[in-house]
Amino acid sequence: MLESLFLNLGQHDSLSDDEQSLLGNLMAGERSFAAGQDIVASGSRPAYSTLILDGLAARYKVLADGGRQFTSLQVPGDFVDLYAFLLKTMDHGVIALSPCRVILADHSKLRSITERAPHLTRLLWLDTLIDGAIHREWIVAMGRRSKVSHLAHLFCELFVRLQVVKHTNGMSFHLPVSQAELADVLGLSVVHMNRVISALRNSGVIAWANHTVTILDWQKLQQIAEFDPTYLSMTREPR
Amino acid sequence: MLESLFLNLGQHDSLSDDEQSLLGNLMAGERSFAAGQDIVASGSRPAYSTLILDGLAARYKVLADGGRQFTSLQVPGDFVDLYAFLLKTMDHGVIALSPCRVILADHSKLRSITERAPHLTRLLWLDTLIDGAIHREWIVAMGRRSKVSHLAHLFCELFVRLQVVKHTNGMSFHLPVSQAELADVLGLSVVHMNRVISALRNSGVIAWANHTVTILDWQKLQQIAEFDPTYLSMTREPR
DNA sequence: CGGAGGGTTGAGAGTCGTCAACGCATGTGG
DNA sequence: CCACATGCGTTGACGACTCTCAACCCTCCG
Repeated sequence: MLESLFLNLGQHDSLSDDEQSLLGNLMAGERSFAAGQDIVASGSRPAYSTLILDGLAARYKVLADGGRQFTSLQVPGDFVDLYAFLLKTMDHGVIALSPCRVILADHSKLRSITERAPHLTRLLWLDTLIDGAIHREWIVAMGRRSKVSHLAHLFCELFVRLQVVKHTNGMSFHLPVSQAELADVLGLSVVHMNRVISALRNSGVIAWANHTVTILDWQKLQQIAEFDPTYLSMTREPR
Repeated sequence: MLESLFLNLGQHDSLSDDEQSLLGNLMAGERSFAAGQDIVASGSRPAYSTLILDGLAARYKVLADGGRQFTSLQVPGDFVDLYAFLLKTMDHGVIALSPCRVILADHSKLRSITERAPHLTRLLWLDTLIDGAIHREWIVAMGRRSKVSHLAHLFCELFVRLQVVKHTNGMSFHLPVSQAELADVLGLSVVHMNRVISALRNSGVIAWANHTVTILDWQKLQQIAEFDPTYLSMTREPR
């Protein structure tokens, strides 16, 4: 059941059997959320962190004028709020974009891992660091890429991340979001988001129907996006 | 000499004398960089992490068309590349925006801290988590705030962060950057950056001369920025 | 059959980028 | 001391990008 977590953490360094069982012991209490439901509320102080087993979720903030901005997309095998273990207070919310199955990790148990399993601690720390690296890449995309390039970059990133946890199907992956939700990722209006998507579709590098993205020309998509996966740290080495 | 580090880490939870001496032992090898010099090169695999003692630095990425985007600003007491300890390969560069005095932390020593000092490890981890929280706030600012609001938010954030390490002077702080560099923070052209700055100046909430920002109306600045410092985790509690 | 929720398209206005010019301060060499 | 170059900030004009408002389409579902 924790396969995607093992795939995710294990891609960076090997996980010992002991560590796998520590993780198995850590995760307890499965829950389900419907699309549109909050998995973690902004301002709350959860006593556990949440791992996605299945589904797509996103972190978000809402501004006074009602504008919403997603700050990350979370796929199976991702801890959506591991940092709450130390940050304590959630400064943003986490919403289920599709039906989500999650499992919880008590902060008290996480704390005991930091006391007794330094290598596993470093891997969990690393997981949050990669989160940060993705944030930085998003900042670059928002600040200096064209909107088409930004979208292409997002698709590259999602494809690679989903591939790691075996949630791709050939060159396709499931992306259960509306264009309005995607607009809240790129920081665009719905209308313009639609035009950006059309532009990328018309260039023939991707197809998108039935909530499924198909990459028709990976080479060219990478090129449009200037995608370099270094920031995802997908090399296996001692950490 | 590590006063700003102690102020920075110590604001979140108390640092024991033992931990302070561990940190003192960790940091070794002072270096200086001139404004414009790279402190850490993109693509490198440093064997140490860098703490800023004095000066202003920034993380950045450069795109193929020459466009540059800063992904963070680093002030005294900040680890600019603590994450390199686990990420291994730098996926971006770090540049000194003003003359910088830094001190280094060997990754081997950091590793031994994770093996033997769990609480200090959590505080270092926390430091990188706050980095991530700042990134998320920047993403929101880039995506959904007006440019004036974004700039106001940046000034609020810098003021609060500099206050923690005692680098403010009343309602003023030193900001040794050109408008072109600031444009690379907000993702704007130099010309438009100039107009955004003028707008904020003309609204009478800030003054900016001689590389020094003075907040004339903190209340109104916060309001324009919709600034809520929760994400900076400035409460002291067990971590 | 009617309503609701997406997706798509057009038109007009506001924001932002580019090109170009000018002002001002500093510094350098004659 | 002056002439000139350089770096940075400022301003205007115009075109490109993006937003808002509005309409229309389609599918799904009660």
